[in-house]
Amino acid sequence: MPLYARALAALESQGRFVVSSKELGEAVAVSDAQIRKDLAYFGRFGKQGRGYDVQKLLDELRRILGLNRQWRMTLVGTGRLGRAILGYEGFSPQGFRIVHAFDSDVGMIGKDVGGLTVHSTEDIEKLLSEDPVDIGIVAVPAETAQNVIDRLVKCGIRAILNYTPVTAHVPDDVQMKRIDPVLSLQGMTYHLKAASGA
Amino acid sequence: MPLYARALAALESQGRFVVSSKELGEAVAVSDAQIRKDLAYFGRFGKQGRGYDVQKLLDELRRILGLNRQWRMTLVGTGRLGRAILGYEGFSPQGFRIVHAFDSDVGMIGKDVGGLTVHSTEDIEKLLSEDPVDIGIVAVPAETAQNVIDRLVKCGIRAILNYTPVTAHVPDDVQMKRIDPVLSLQGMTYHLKAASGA
DNA sequence: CCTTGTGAAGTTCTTCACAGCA
DNA sequence: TGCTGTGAAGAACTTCACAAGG
Repeated sequence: MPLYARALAALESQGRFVVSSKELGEAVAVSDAQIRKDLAYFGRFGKQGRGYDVQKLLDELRRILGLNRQWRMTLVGTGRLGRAILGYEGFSPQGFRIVHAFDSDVGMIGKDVGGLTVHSTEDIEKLLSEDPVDIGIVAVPAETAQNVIDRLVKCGIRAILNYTPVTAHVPDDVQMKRIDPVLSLQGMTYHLKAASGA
Repeated sequence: MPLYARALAALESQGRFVVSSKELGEAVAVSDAQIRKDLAYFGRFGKQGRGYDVQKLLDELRRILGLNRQWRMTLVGTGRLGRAILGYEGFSPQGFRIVHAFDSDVGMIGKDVGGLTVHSTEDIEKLLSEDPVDIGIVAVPAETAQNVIDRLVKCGIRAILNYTPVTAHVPDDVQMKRIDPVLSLQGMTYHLKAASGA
Protein backbone atom coordinates (compact mmCIF):
# COMPACT_ATOMS: atom_id res chain seq x y z
CA MET A 1 0.00 0.00 0.00
CA PRO A 2 2.73 2.58 0.68
CA LEU A 3 3.81 1.74 -2.86
CA TYR A 4 0.48 2.95 -4.20
CA ALA A 5 0.84 6.18 -2.29
CA ARG A 6 4.23 6.75 -3.79
CA ALA A 7 3.02 6.07 -7.32
CA LEU A 8 0.10 8.42 -6.79
CA ALA A 9 2.42 11.15 -5.58
CA ALA A 10 4.41 10.75 -8.80
CA LEU A 11 1.23 10.93 -10.89
CA GLU A 12 0.11 14.01 -9.00
CA SER A 13 3.37 15.82 -9.68
CA GLN A 14 2.91 14.94 -13.33
CA GLY A 15 -0.39 16.74 -13.24
CA ARG A 16 -2.62 13.69 -13.65
CA PHE A 17 -6.09 14.04 -12.14
CA VAL A 18 -7.57 10.60 -12.64
CA VAL A 19 -6.07 7.12 -12.75
CA SER A 20 -7.55 3.69 -13.38
CA SER A 21 -6.65 0.56 -11.44
CA LYS A 22 -5.03 -0.73 -14.60
CA GLU A 23 -2.69 2.24 -14.96
CA LEU A 24 -1.83 2.35 -11.27
CA GLY A 25 -1.21 -1.38 -11.38
CA GLU A 26 1.23 -1.02 -14.24
CA ALA A 27 3.12 1.66 -12.34
CA VAL A 28 3.67 -0.56 -9.33
CA ALA A 29 3.74 -3.93 -11.11
CA VAL A 30 0.54 -5.29 -9.58
CA SER A 31 -2.63 -6.60 -11.27
CA ASP A 32 -5.56 -4.25 -11.68
CA ALA A 33 -7.79 -6.60 -9.69
CA GLN A 34 -5.31 -6.54 -6.84
CA ILE A 35 -5.32 -2.75 -6.77
CA ARG A 36 -9.10 -2.65 -6.64
CA LYS A 37 -9.28 -5.27 -3.87
CA ASP A 38 -6.72 -3.47 -1.76
CA LEU A 39 -8.35 -0.08 -2.13
CA ALA A 40 -11.87 -1.44 -1.66
CA TYR A 41 -10.79 -2.87 1.68
CA PHE A 42 -10.58 0.65 3.09
CA GLY A 43 -13.49 2.23 1.29
CA ARG A 44 -15.07 3.06 -2.03
CA PHE A 45 -12.78 5.65 -3.49
CA GLY A 46 -13.34 5.12 -7.20
CA LYS A 47 -15.93 6.16 -9.76
CA GLN A 48 -17.19 3.59 -12.24
CA GLY A 49 -16.27 4.40 -15.78
CA ARG A 50 -13.68 6.98 -14.72
CA GLY A 51 -11.26 5.58 -12.16
CA TYR A 52 -9.78 7.18 -9.07
CA ASP A 53 -9.26 10.87 -8.37
CA VAL A 54 -5.49 11.07 -7.87
CA GLN A 55 -5.48 13.87 -5.31
CA LYS A 56 -8.37 12.49 -3.28
CA LEU A 57 -7.05 8.93 -3.24
CA LEU A 58 -3.59 10.11 -2.25
CA ASP A 59 -5.02 12.07 0.66
CA GLU A 60 -7.06 9.09 1.77
CA LEU A 61 -4.12 6.73 1.56
CA ARG A 62 -1.85 9.08 3.48
CA ARG A 63 -4.44 9.35 6.21
CA ILE A 64 -5.03 5.61 6.34
CA LEU A 65 -1.34 4.74 6.37
CA GLY A 66 -0.40 7.44 8.84
CA LEU A 67 1.82 9.25 6.36
CA ASN A 68 0.21 12.61 7.04
CA ARG A 69 2.27 13.35 10.10
CA GLN A 70 5.81 13.39 11.45
CA TRP A 71 7.34 10.29 12.95
CA ARG A 72 10.17 10.58 15.45
CA MET A 73 12.93 8.01 15.43
CA THR A 74 15.95 7.15 17.53
CA LEU A 75 19.16 5.67 16.14
CA VAL A 76 21.34 3.25 18.07
CA GLY A 77 24.81 2.71 16.63
CA THR A 78 26.85 5.44 15.00
CA GLY A 79 29.48 3.35 13.26
CA ARG A 80 30.01 3.55 9.54
CA LEU A 81 26.48 2.32 8.80
CA GLY A 82 24.81 4.44 11.47
CA ARG A 83 26.48 7.58 10.16
CA ALA A 84 25.34 6.75 6.64
CA ILE A 85 21.79 6.43 7.95
CA LEU A 86 22.06 9.79 9.70
CA GLY A 87 23.27 11.33 6.48
CA TYR A 88 20.48 9.86 4.37
CA GLU A 89 18.38 12.66 2.93
CA GLY A 90 15.42 10.44 2.07
CA PHE A 91 13.79 10.27 5.50
CA SER A 92 12.77 13.82 6.29
CA PRO A 93 10.87 14.59 3.05
CA GLN A 94 8.65 11.65 3.93
CA GLY A 95 8.08 12.75 7.49
CA PHE A 96 10.64 10.60 9.30
CA ARG A 97 13.09 12.37 11.56
CA ILE A 98 15.93 10.97 13.64
CA VAL A 99 15.99 12.86 16.91
CA HIS A 100 18.70 11.10 18.86
CA ALA A 101 21.78 9.01 18.29
CA PHE A 102 23.37 6.53 20.68
CA ASP A 103 26.66 4.67 20.69
CA SER A 104 28.50 2.47 23.17
CA ASP A 105 31.95 3.60 22.02
CA VAL A 106 33.36 6.13 24.47
CA GLY A 107 35.26 7.72 21.59
CA MET A 108 32.00 8.59 19.84
CA ILE A 109 30.02 9.88 22.83
CA GLY A 110 29.62 13.63 22.88
CA LYS A 111 30.60 13.98 19.25
CA ASP A 112 28.37 15.72 16.78
CA VAL A 113 27.18 13.52 13.91
CA GLY A 114 24.90 14.99 11.31
CA GLY A 115 23.73 17.68 13.71
CA LEU A 116 23.00 15.30 16.60
CA THR A 117 25.03 14.78 19.76
CA VAL A 118 25.92 11.13 20.27
CA HIS A 119 24.74 9.84 23.63
CA SER A 120 25.91 6.82 25.58
CA THR A 121 23.80 3.72 25.08
CA GLU A 122 23.59 3.60 28.86
CA ASP A 123 21.30 6.62 28.69
CA ILE A 124 18.79 5.05 26.28
CA GLU A 125 16.17 4.55 28.98
CA LYS A 126 16.66 8.00 30.48
CA LEU A 127 16.52 9.92 27.21
CA LEU A 128 13.64 7.94 25.74
CA SER A 129 11.52 8.48 28.85
CA GLU A 130 12.16 12.23 28.69
CA ASP A 131 11.77 12.44 24.94
CA PRO A 132 9.88 9.45 23.54
CA VAL A 133 9.98 8.39 19.90
CA ASP A 134 7.82 6.21 17.68
CA ILE A 135 10.43 4.12 15.90
CA GLY A 136 13.85 2.72 16.72
CA ILE A 137 16.62 2.21 14.19
CA VAL A 138 19.24 -0.35 15.12
CA ALA A 139 22.67 -0.25 13.49
CA VAL A 140 24.85 -1.91 16.09
CA PRO A 141 27.13 -4.95 15.79
CA ALA A 142 25.24 -8.24 15.47
CA GLU A 143 26.25 -9.41 18.93
CA THR A 144 24.50 -6.57 20.75
CA ALA A 145 21.46 -6.28 18.48
CA GLN A 146 19.04 -8.41 20.51
CA ASN A 147 19.99 -6.64 23.72
CA VAL A 148 19.50 -3.18 22.23
CA ILE A 149 16.19 -4.22 20.71
CA ASP A 150 14.95 -5.61 24.03
CA ARG A 151 15.77 -2.32 25.69
CA LEU A 152 14.02 -0.26 23.02
CA VAL A 153 10.94 -2.44 23.37
CA LYS A 154 11.03 -1.98 27.12
CA CYS A 155 11.08 1.78 26.52
CA GLY A 156 7.74 1.46 24.75
CA ILE A 157 8.93 1.50 21.15
CA ARG A 158 6.63 -0.57 18.99
CA ALA A 159 8.36 -0.37 15.60
CA ILE A 160 11.97 -1.19 14.81
CA LEU A 161 14.01 -0.90 11.67
CA ASN A 162 16.76 -3.47 12.04
CA TYR A 163 19.88 -2.95 9.96
CA THR A 164 21.73 -5.83 11.60
CA PRO A 165 21.97 -9.28 10.03
CA VAL A 166 20.23 -10.99 12.94
CA THR A 167 16.73 -12.39 13.33
CA ALA A 168 15.87 -10.69 16.58
CA HIS A 169 12.84 -11.63 18.65
CA VAL A 170 10.19 -9.12 19.61
CA PRO A 171 6.71 -9.40 21.18
CA ASP A 172 3.74 -9.79 18.84
CA ASP A 173 2.67 -6.20 19.29
CA VAL A 174 6.04 -4.88 18.14
CA GLN A 175 6.81 -4.65 14.45
CA MET A 176 10.25 -5.12 13.04
CA LYS A 177 11.53 -4.77 9.49
CA ARG A 178 14.95 -5.77 8.44
CA ILE A 179 17.23 -4.02 5.98
CA ASP A 180 19.79 -6.57 4.91
CA PRO A 181 21.31 -6.20 1.46
CA VAL A 182 23.25 -9.45 1.75
CA LEU A 183 20.06 -11.36 2.45
CA SER A 184 18.49 -9.76 -0.60
CA LEU A 185 21.46 -10.79 -2.72
CA GLN A 186 21.40 -14.32 -1.35
CA GLY A 187 17.73 -14.48 -2.24
CA MET A 188 18.66 -13.97 -5.88
CA THR A 189 21.67 -16.25 -6.29
CA TYR A 190 19.57 -19.40 -6.26
CA HIS A 191 17.79 -18.35 -9.44
CA LEU A 192 20.99 -17.03 -11.00
CA LYS A 193 22.66 -20.36 -10.43
CA ALA A 194 19.68 -22.26 -11.82
CA ALA A 195 19.53 -20.11 -14.95
CA SER A 196 23.22 -20.33 -15.75
CA GLY A 197 23.14 -24.07 -15.12
CA ALA A 198 26.25 -23.82 -12.94
CA MET B 1 16.10 -20.08 2.85
CA PRO B 2 19.21 -17.88 3.03
CA LEU B 3 17.99 -17.16 6.55
CA TYR B 4 18.32 -20.81 7.44
CA ALA B 5 21.85 -20.87 6.11
CA ARG B 6 22.76 -17.91 8.24
CA ALA B 7 21.26 -19.42 11.38
CA LEU B 8 23.09 -22.68 10.69
CA ALA B 9 26.38 -20.82 10.30
CA ALA B 10 25.79 -19.26 13.70
CA LEU B 11 25.02 -22.66 15.24
CA GLU B 12 28.13 -24.12 13.64
CA SER B 13 30.36 -21.43 15.10
CA GLN B 14 28.78 -22.18 18.47
CA GLY B 15 29.95 -25.76 18.09
CA ARG B 16 26.52 -27.32 17.66
CA PHE B 17 26.48 -30.57 15.66
CA VAL B 18 22.79 -31.33 15.41
CA VAL B 19 19.67 -29.19 15.27
CA SER B 20 15.96 -30.00 15.15
CA SER B 21 13.45 -28.22 12.96
CA LYS B 22 11.95 -26.82 16.13
CA GLU B 23 15.19 -25.23 17.30
CA LEU B 24 16.09 -23.89 13.87
CA GLY B 25 12.58 -22.53 13.55
CA GLU B 26 12.87 -20.66 16.81
CA ALA B 27 16.15 -19.12 15.66
CA VAL B 28 14.62 -17.70 12.49
CA ALA B 29 11.07 -17.17 13.77
CA VAL B 30 9.43 -19.77 11.52
CA SER B 31 7.27 -22.80 12.42
CA ASP B 32 8.93 -26.19 12.66
CA ALA B 33 6.61 -27.57 10.00
CA GLN B 34 7.62 -24.80 7.65
CA ILE B 35 11.30 -25.58 8.15
CA ARG B 36 10.74 -29.26 7.38
CA LYS B 37 8.64 -28.51 4.28
CA ASP B 38 11.22 -26.10 2.93
CA LEU B 39 14.14 -28.43 3.48
CA ALA B 40 12.29 -31.50 2.23
CA TYR B 41 11.65 -29.70 -1.04
CA PHE B 42 15.34 -30.01 -1.86
CA GLY B 43 16.06 -33.41 -0.39
CA ARG B 44 15.99 -35.56 2.70
CA PHE B 45 18.66 -34.08 4.87
CA GLY B 46 17.43 -35.04 8.33
CA LYS B 47 17.52 -38.12 10.50
CA GLN B 48 14.38 -39.17 12.33
CA GLY B 49 14.71 -38.98 16.08
CA ARG B 50 17.84 -36.80 15.86
CA GLY B 51 17.35 -33.84 13.60
CA TYR B 52 19.70 -32.28 11.05
CA ASP B 53 23.49 -32.45 10.98
CA VAL B 54 24.45 -28.78 11.16
CA GLN B 55 27.60 -28.99 9.07
CA LYS B 56 26.09 -31.21 6.41
CA LEU B 57 22.89 -29.21 6.08
CA LEU B 58 24.84 -25.97 5.88
CA ASP B 59 26.99 -27.37 3.07
CA GLU B 60 23.91 -28.55 1.20
CA LEU B 61 22.13 -25.24 1.58
CA ARG B 62 25.14 -23.27 0.44
CA ARG B 63 25.41 -25.45 -2.61
CA ILE B 64 21.69 -25.23 -3.38
CA LEU B 65 21.52 -21.48 -2.90
CA GLY B 66 24.73 -20.79 -4.77
CA LEU B 67 26.47 -19.37 -1.72
CA ASN B 68 29.54 -21.52 -2.20
CA ARG B 69 31.14 -19.25 -4.73
CA GLN B 70 32.04 -15.65 -5.46
CA TRP B 71 29.56 -13.31 -7.11
CA ARG B 72 30.79 -10.30 -9.03
CA MET B 73 28.79 -7.09 -8.91
CA THR B 74 28.85 -3.70 -10.57
CA LEU B 75 27.77 -0.49 -8.90
CA VAL B 76 26.13 2.38 -10.74
CA GLY B 77 25.98 5.64 -8.82
CA THR B 78 28.75 6.86 -6.51
CA GLY B 79 26.90 9.59 -4.67
CA ARG B 80 26.58 9.55 -0.92
CA LEU B 81 24.62 6.30 -0.97
CA GLY B 82 26.82 4.60 -3.56
CA ARG B 83 29.94 5.39 -1.57
CA ALA B 84 28.35 3.99 1.58
CA ILE B 85 27.60 0.79 -0.36
CA LEU B 86 31.20 0.61 -1.56
CA GLY B 87 32.39 1.03 2.00
CA TYR B 88 30.09 -1.66 3.39
CA GLU B 89 32.19 -4.48 4.82
CA GLY B 90 29.36 -7.02 4.88
CA PHE B 91 29.46 -8.10 1.24
CA SER B 92 32.87 -9.70 0.79
CA PRO B 93 32.72 -12.12 3.74
CA GLN B 94 29.60 -13.57 2.10
CA GLY B 95 31.17 -13.86 -1.32
CA PHE B 96 29.86 -10.69 -2.95
CA ARG B 97 32.41 -8.36 -4.52
CA ILE B 98 31.90 -5.03 -6.26
CA VAL B 99 34.30 -4.93 -9.19
CA HIS B 100 33.42 -1.65 -10.89
CA ALA B 101 31.85 1.66 -10.09
CA PHE B 102 30.12 4.05 -12.51
CA ASP B 103 28.91 7.61 -12.22
CA SER B 104 27.54 10.17 -14.62
CA ASP B 105 29.05 13.14 -12.79
CA VAL B 106 32.17 14.32 -14.59
CA GLY B 107 33.58 15.44 -11.28
CA MET B 108 33.55 11.85 -9.98
CA ILE B 109 34.92 10.09 -13.04
CA GLY B 110 38.49 8.94 -12.64
CA LYS B 111 38.39 9.33 -8.89
CA ASP B 112 39.28 6.47 -6.61
CA VAL B 113 36.46 5.39 -4.31
CA GLY B 114 37.04 2.51 -1.96
CA GLY B 115 39.83 1.15 -4.12
CA LEU B 116 37.88 1.34 -7.40
CA THR B 117 38.26 3.84 -10.20
CA VAL B 118 34.97 5.53 -11.05
CA HIS B 119 34.06 5.09 -14.72
CA SER B 120 31.69 7.11 -16.83
CA THR B 121 28.20 5.63 -17.10
CA GLU B 122 28.67 5.95 -20.86
CA ASP B 123 31.16 3.10 -20.66
CA ILE B 124 28.80 0.67 -18.95
CA GLU B 125 28.28 -1.41 -22.09
CA LYS B 126 31.96 -1.44 -23.00
CA LEU B 127 33.26 -2.40 -19.55
CA LEU B 128 30.57 -4.98 -18.88
CA SER B 129 31.23 -6.73 -22.18
CA GLU B 130 34.96 -6.91 -21.40
CA ASP B 131 34.45 -7.83 -17.79
CA PRO B 132 30.97 -9.24 -17.14
CA VAL B 133 29.37 -9.42 -13.73
CA ASP B 134 26.49 -11.38 -12.20
CA ILE B 135 24.66 -8.66 -10.32
CA GLY B 136 24.05 -4.94 -10.75
CA ILE B 137 23.63 -2.50 -7.86
CA VAL B 138 21.77 0.68 -8.69
CA ALA B 139 22.21 3.75 -6.51
CA VAL B 140 21.44 6.57 -8.91
CA PRO B 141 18.86 9.37 -8.66
CA ALA B 142 15.28 8.17 -9.11
CA GLU B 143 14.91 9.86 -12.51
CA THR B 144 17.65 7.82 -14.17
CA ALA B 145 16.99 4.50 -12.43
CA GLN B 146 14.82 2.88 -15.11
CA ASN B 147 17.25 3.88 -17.84
CA VAL B 148 20.26 2.49 -16.00
CA ILE B 149 18.40 -0.71 -15.20
CA ASP B 150 17.39 -1.18 -18.84
CA ARG B 151 21.00 -0.82 -19.88
CA LEU B 152 22.24 -3.29 -17.28
CA VAL B 153 19.63 -5.80 -18.43
CA LYS B 154 20.72 -5.29 -22.02
CA CYS B 155 24.26 -6.10 -20.91
CA GLY B 156 23.06 -9.52 -19.77
CA ILE B 157 22.71 -8.86 -16.06
CA ARG B 158 19.92 -10.95 -14.61
CA ALA B 159 19.87 -9.78 -10.99
CA ILE B 160 19.59 -6.24 -9.73
CA LEU B 161 19.72 -4.75 -6.28
CA ASN B 162 17.78 -1.51 -6.53
CA TYR B 163 18.51 1.12 -3.91
CA THR B 164 16.33 3.73 -5.60
CA PRO B 165 12.77 4.44 -4.49
CA VAL B 166 11.28 3.54 -7.87
CA THR B 167 9.35 0.49 -9.03
CA ALA B 168 11.38 -0.26 -12.12
CA HIS B 169 10.26 -2.72 -14.77
CA VAL B 170 12.38 -5.68 -15.80
CA PRO B 171 11.73 -8.79 -17.94
CA ASP B 172 10.43 -11.90 -16.21
CA ASP B 173 13.79 -13.60 -16.33
CA VAL B 174 15.50 -10.77 -14.48
CA GLN B 175 15.25 -10.57 -10.71
CA MET B 176 15.17 -7.34 -8.83
CA LYS B 177 15.16 -6.66 -5.10
CA ARG B 178 14.62 -3.29 -3.63
CA ILE B 179 16.32 -1.77 -0.61
CA ASP B 180 14.14 1.07 0.51
CA PRO B 181 14.18 1.99 4.18
CA VAL B 182 11.44 4.58 3.76
CA LEU B 183 9.12 1.98 2.29
CA SER B 184 9.88 -0.29 5.24
CA LEU B 185 9.06 2.51 7.65
CA GLN B 186 5.86 3.36 5.81
CA GLY B 187 4.89 -0.29 6.05
CA MET B 188 4.94 0.01 9.84
CA THR B 189 3.21 3.33 10.43
CA TYR B 190 -0.23 1.96 9.61
CA HIS B 191 -0.06 -0.42 12.55
CA LEU B 192 1.53 2.19 14.81
CA LYS B 193 -1.28 4.56 14.08
CA ALA B 194 -3.89 1.86 14.69
CA ALA B 195 -2.36 0.87 18.01
CA SER B 196 -2.04 4.39 19.36
CA GLY B 197 -5.57 5.20 18.26
CA ALA B 198 -4.34 8.39 16.62
C1' DC C 1 -18.59 2.39 -23.43
C1' DC C 2 -15.50 2.30 -19.53
C1' DT C 3 -14.11 1.08 -14.98
C1' DT C 4 -15.32 0.06 -10.24
C1' DG C 5 -16.48 -3.16 -6.41
C1' DT C 6 -17.16 -7.85 -5.35
C1' DG C 7 -18.76 -12.63 -5.01
C1' DA C 8 -16.99 -17.06 -6.80
C1' DA C 9 -13.31 -19.87 -8.42
C1' DG C 10 -8.76 -20.87 -8.36
C1' DT C 11 -4.20 -21.04 -6.58
C1' DT C 12 -0.63 -20.90 -3.43
C1' DC C 13 1.04 -21.03 1.07
C1' DT C 14 0.71 -22.80 6.10
C1' DT C 15 -0.48 -25.76 9.63
C1' DC C 16 -1.95 -30.23 11.30
C1' DA C 17 -1.16 -34.72 12.47
C1' DC C 18 0.78 -39.03 12.04
C1' DA C 19 3.16 -43.13 9.90
C1' DG C 20 7.72 -44.59 9.87
C1' DC C 21 12.36 -44.82 11.16
C1' DA C 22 16.59 -44.16 14.20
C1' DT D 1 11.03 -42.15 22.76
C1' DG D 2 12.03 -38.17 19.45
C1' DC D 3 11.94 -36.12 15.24
C1' DT D 4 11.60 -36.31 10.22
C1' DG D 5 9.01 -36.27 5.85
C1' DT D 6 4.54 -35.85 3.96
C1' DG D 7 -0.26 -36.36 2.65
C1' DA D 8 -4.58 -34.06 4.00
C1' DA D 9 -6.96 -30.08 5.87
C1' DG D 10 -7.17 -25.44 6.34
C1' DA D 11 -6.14 -20.54 5.63
C1' DA D 12 -4.76 -16.81 2.98
C1' DC D 13 -4.10 -14.71 -0.98
C1' DT D 14 -4.91 -13.88 -6.26
C1' DT D 15 -7.34 -13.91 -10.32
C1' DC D 16 -11.64 -14.19 -12.85
C1' DA D 17 -15.63 -12.33 -14.49
C1' DC D 18 -19.56 -9.66 -14.30
C1' DA D 19 -23.49 -6.80 -12.46
C1' DA D 20 -24.12 -2.06 -11.65
C1' DG D 21 -23.23 2.77 -12.16
C1' DG D 22 -21.44 6.92 -14.26
